[in-house]
Amino acid sequence: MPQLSREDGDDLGASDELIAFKDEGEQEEKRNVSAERDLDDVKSSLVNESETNSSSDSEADRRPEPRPGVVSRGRQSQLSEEALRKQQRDGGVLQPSPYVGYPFFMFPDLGNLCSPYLANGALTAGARTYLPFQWPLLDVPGRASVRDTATPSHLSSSVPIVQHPHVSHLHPLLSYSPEAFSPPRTSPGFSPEAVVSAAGVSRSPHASCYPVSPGAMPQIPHPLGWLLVSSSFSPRLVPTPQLSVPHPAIVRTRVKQELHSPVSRLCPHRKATPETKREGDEDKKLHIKKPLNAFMLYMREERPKVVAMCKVKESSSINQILGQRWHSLTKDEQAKYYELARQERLLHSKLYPGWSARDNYVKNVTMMSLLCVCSSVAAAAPSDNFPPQLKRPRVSVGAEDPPPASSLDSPATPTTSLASPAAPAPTGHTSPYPEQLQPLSLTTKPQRPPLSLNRATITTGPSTPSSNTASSPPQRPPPLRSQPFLAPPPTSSSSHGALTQQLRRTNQP
DNA sequence: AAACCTTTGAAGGGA
DNA sequence: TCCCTTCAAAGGTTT
Repeated sequence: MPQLSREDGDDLGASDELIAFKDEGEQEEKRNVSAERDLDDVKSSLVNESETNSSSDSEADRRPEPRPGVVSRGRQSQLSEEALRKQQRDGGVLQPSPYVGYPFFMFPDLGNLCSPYLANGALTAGARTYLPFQWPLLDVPGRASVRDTATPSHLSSSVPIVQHPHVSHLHPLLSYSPEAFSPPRTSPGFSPEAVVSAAGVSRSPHASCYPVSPGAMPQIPHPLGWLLVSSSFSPRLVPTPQLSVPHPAIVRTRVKQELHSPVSRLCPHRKATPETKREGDEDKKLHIKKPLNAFMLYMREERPKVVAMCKVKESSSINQILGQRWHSLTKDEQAKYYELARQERLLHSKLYPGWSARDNYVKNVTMMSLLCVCSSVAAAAPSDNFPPQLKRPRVSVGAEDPPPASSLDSPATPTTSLASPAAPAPTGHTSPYPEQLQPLSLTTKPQRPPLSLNRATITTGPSTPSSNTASSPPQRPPPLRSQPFLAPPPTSSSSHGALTQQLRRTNQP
């Protein structure tokens, strides 16, 4: 099995290197250009199809698809270099990002003062950010770093900052970091043309290294480029693709490695220099987190009090107490947090018009789709193509046994997700937003038994015995208005969504 | 080192 | 419409 034989067994699939990702100017062997474009075509088509399959219709509507269709893809390899560049300029890497510049939310009237939004809340074309995460990487004159131009010089600090009635609660929102999101207008010497000239090539060597809005994803090399550019993945090049498709277990392992690596094979041309490490840090900042809901805002405010009162630091225990206290709140008290959460969502939607909570794991969905494609091919391949130890793959990614390759054909049950790891927030900064954006990570959610011991040890009230069977999920009792610290019946995390929705219908605050 | 645990609410997708 | 899944925060615990 030549495709699985690696000199360094640890670097599985490493030989499927990404020559196509090299700068075109560095292409020394002319004879490879055509082949690489073919590979790009295959890769692009696969990415496109994957994106199409994994993206919702609403997302497709929301994010115009600038890529040429499948029909034109086959002709791309025949386009001249100039035509390719033009194509990329028109709808490629430089497609405006939906991420909006940070400073705008600081002003009292988003609609009148320097607002990048149209009346309907849409972002004006001129206010859209041209991949701000590219800036520190591009040698644009007058822009030494993101930090230098994060705050517009013409927007002095004397401009009044929003004074929210619950400033303390909205403090997280006021901490949207300018380091990660900078408006294009803040850079005097900046223009899209400058980016084009600075990038020099149709595909910026760095642009692909950063998470971008899904609308721009089709223009960047796919995170699974190391897989898709596999020299034999294209049936045009090798008539027996099943012989070179990595095993699903290998794919999963590689996906995890890629997502955890600050300098990963997503950008194979990048060396592990301090600069690229810095870029990796900036990469982590570009993960837009979900706005906090009412309970999260409540937890953030009440956690220190509970910790001080109960002398317990374990968050799982604290959260149980907070959950009970949450239900003990009056509707008016809860309404305060619901209103705060509503404003958080509103502000978040204005800051990131194109953002969707789905974006935080859509990359994983995409990869799972690709994994399914690979698994389909792998399943069709003779089992002898895999080494004995991989015939029944076991991956340390999750606690569950990975399903057989054939079962991976169904993309409806992805077992992994993109989640932000529970890294502690930097001291003194409580914002969940860009300044402490966590790196993307591939996590699994294996079902584990609840910590009944913890629940028993922390609850001060009588526990409600109930059976947690799959056939009859426990009914959450009505809010314990006058029974603080009364332990609710155990609920599994998988069913809490249904329970909360049921509660929402009956007990909407 | 990284995932897990634990809570509620919001959002999105599938049936 | 309903149900299910995921992710937000937090930090100790577990793997």
